[in-house]
Amino acid sequence: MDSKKLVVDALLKVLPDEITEEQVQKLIEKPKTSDLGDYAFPTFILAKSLHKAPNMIAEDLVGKIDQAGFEKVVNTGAYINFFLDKSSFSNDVLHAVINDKANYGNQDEGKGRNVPIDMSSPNIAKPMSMGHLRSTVIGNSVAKIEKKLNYQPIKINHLGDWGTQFGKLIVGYKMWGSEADVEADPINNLLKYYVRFHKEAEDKPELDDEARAWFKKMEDGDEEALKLWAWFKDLSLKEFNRIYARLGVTFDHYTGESFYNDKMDAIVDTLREKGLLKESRGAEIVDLSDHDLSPALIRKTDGATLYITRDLAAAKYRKDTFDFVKSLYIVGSEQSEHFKKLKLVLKKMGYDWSDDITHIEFGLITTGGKKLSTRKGNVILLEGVLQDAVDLAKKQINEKNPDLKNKDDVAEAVGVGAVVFHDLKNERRDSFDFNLEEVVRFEGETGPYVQYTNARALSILRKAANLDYADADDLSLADPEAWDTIKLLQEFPAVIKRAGRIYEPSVIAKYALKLAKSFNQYYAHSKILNEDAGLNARLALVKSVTTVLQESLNLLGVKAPEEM
RNA sequence: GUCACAGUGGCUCAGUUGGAUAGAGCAACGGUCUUCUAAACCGUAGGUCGUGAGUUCGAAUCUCACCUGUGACACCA
Repeated sequence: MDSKKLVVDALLKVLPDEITEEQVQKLIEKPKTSDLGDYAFPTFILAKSLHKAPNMIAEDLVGKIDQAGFEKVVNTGAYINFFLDKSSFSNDVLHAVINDKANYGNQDEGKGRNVPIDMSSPNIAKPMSMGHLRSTVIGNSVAKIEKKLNYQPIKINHLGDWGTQFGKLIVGYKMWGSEADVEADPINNLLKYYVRFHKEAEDKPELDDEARAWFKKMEDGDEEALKLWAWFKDLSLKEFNRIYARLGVTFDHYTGESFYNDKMDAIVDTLREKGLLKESRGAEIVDLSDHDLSPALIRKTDGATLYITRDLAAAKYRKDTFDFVKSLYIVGSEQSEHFKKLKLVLKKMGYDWSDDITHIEFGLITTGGKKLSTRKGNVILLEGVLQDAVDLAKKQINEKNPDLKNKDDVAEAVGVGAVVFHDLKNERRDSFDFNLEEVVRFEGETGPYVQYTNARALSILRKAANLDYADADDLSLADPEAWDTIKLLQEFPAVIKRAGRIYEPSVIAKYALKLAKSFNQYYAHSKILNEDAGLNARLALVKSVTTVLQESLNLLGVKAPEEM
């Protein structure tokens, strides 16, 4: 079913010998619109060697090309345009999707090998903000894409459950908090202490010293400090899990930073043995000036560890435990230097697998052009956004489809889907300013648009439930109205590959929008349930579109309600 | 200051490996529900692709310089 090969072969027969198959492969392009054919070959590069104008060359070659197997081959100016045979092409594509179902587009690139994915990683005792949404949904989608390529993703929630921040929290709690307040509304009250701490520490720097001291106690195993810490953590996880459930995200491990607490000495020892550790200004560092980077701080002046120390331990642990082929980190791009350092230090330690680590970075969400900061108290709470979106979806359902069953479930799927899709539809590196109206929009290039397209298509299939189009031998569909949709269906496997190669869920989101739009155009102009010779093929097309739309949404972590 | 990333219609963004008149969505204006869900479809209007050079038959795409924005730059993560 390799239609491009058909074109390449036809060209090779008539092109001068010095042009290789590889060159032809590279030169062939897909025209922007179907009226210029399905493949095109530009003849400019032949002009010099043949001493002829490109459009003359194109005209010449068209005369020589064997047109068998094509609908037609023509030239437009300097281009040779190939039009595929719609009947056989559609027959092949539709059979492939109907047979493979949700497995359509699966690949075996990963051969079942392990790929740990460091994702979500919210900080204990802080509410989940829109910022955490990004790491969570990108990670979730990347994991699904990896799985489709037959890697074995291992989703790790690298909780921010260790560090000086807990010293601050303990200080704040002891000064202004009470057990009753925390139990009543854990995250919000803990957040209050944290924000107040930062405010007061501006005038009273001794508070920072106190906080550092408490964290040092945690590292030294102090009972009171650890008891408070465990309590904060437990309460936080309960709230996080409620949100993860709404997003449909699960994890294989919740090994946060604290998990590596007892693995830190080994890493520091190794660094020392390899002569990488140096003392500088009272702290222990790995010098990276040979790479124009500031040093990696391994131990603070007071002996406590830092972010990178824990990440070194985590990287090593993951290699030892999972024997990964690649190890992914879904973390904001503001930390790109951290990962550069992390990989470098591992490399200096002699670990070649440092090269298999990839930082999958994403852009910042800002509000009013400013970075979200828990410390300063300007956060956009994820749960609030989800609820706003779901409420709006419910309102729309009541207006547009008041008789719908299980309205609440559908509203949840549509509202949450809109938020998740919005986050994934643009390149992950792009930063965007938060705008509620835009995030919960249901029209145009949105998640609900894709969901709605799928729901309408399913509605047609319900009306044709008594027909066995799926078993029909002939699924050829020469209808030009359906052509773009059929070609898009055929592209799906290549889309998966590309999304996987560059770790970009947006590639799939964009594809889903394109497919939905193309199908909506077809739907608006053609009557599908007509009793004529093309009925089986049309129904197979509708069925294939629902299969691929649903799988696309699934890969993005968005639900596909059957009715809405 | 150094490094990284970005700059495409009023707004938000597409644009594999350079290719045919730069595409969508929102917002604006106009049209389409007695027929498979109008969260849809069709049309109109709107762009010197940050600026200036260079490479090329051909540049939004590659190179260089500059401008603007954002982020990172040792005891936070």
